[in-house]
Amino acid sequence: MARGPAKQFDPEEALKKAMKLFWARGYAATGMTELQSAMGIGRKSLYDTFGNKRQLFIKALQLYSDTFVKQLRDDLNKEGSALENIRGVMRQLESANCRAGSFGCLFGVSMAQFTTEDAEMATILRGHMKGLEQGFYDALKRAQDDDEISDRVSARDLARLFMSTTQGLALVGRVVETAAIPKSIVKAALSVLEAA
Amino acid sequence: MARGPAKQFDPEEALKKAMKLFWARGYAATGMTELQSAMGIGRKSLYDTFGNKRQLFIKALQLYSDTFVKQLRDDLNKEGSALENIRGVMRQLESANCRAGSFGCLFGVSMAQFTTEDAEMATILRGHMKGLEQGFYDALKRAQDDDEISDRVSARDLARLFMSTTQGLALVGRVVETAAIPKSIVKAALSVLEAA
DNA sequence: CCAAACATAGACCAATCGGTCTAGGAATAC
DNA sequence: GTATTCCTAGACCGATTGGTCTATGTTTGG
Repeated sequence: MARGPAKQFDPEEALKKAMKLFWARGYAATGMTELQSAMGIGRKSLYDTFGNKRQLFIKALQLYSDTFVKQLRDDLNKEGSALENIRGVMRQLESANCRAGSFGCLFGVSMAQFTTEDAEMATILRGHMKGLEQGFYDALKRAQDDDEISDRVSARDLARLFMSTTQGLALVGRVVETAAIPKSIVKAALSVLEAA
Repeated sequence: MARGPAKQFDPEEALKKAMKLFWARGYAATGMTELQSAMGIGRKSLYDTFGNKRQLFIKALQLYSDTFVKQLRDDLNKEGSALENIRGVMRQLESANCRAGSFGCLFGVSMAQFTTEDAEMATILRGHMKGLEQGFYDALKRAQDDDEISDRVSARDLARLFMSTTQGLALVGRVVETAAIPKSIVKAALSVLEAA
């Protein structure tokens, strides 16, 4: 059996390029021709490697989710003060979302384009949200156990608020022109954790 | 000058139908043919009355923003306890966004599809956000003046958090399958207002 | 009553969509 | 060396896109 030459492109690199385009433009508004030239590969290679547009998009979502959630959880679970970790993550999110040309969160963008009717997509999106929520929950729980924050409000509720704020912030950041608004949002969200 | 017969359809009614379709599917994914049949009018009438797809969308956005922001501000500015008004609005938002088949907020959906690069669209979206923020701000300020809530956190910051939460909630609600998550989010957001 | 001005339905258009397929180059197995 | 297998480039496909235009009323002014 003769095996032909190896792929001339790095699939993961190409997927990353596709992800960025989807991120900026959304699913429906991104054309295959556009994707192809951004990825720098041939049409056939694209379909052979990634299936079709939808599957390509799903793979891009998964790549994004994996890297993003992993990063978030690592940051939140760093040793030291859990509360400080949460603060750090939110500040980082704030600055990421008020840079001009910020695209927000690919998942936010995606949630806006699919609904529960699309069962497969909804499952993926829910999984991501669950991942974010859990990341925040673990850190919040630890902060409560260490008496850094009050347990007046349940860690679960707080985790969901932070998850939602993540999405809201990303959305608002796509459109807003000043850094003041993301700053305010993060400041107010962090104030929930203050005081006992 | 002979004036022809009157329109056989109500433009505002047709616009409302278009709005709902955009809301559910997003801008790029909604086709003119689809819009036409949903609006129940002829192709020529559509273009004569609304210009083109983009203008139709902008008019739909404006209709949505006007009704939604007005409703919100009315609810928030009702006489009586400002704090209770805020609570009421958030609870209403919560139940609206955990109904199955919830489409979230048209503006959230729109923010996800356009960015600052599209200056005209960004201006419209910003205007809506500003409207929401101001509605919350007025109520929060009044609640602070009446000593219903602490002024430890500035009313401006809180207003922006609530505005963002509105968007996040709507987005999450599009995808989520249980009422528990929207409930948590609202509960945690309202907890910011508790205690002095 | 007739012509001008409005409306309607839907045929039609070029361009683009997502997706397929063919032609041919390059590396491997024998 | 030759056959086989993988790759890439890009021509090509029917369907659909946003948008226009024609044919045909229908109401109104003079």
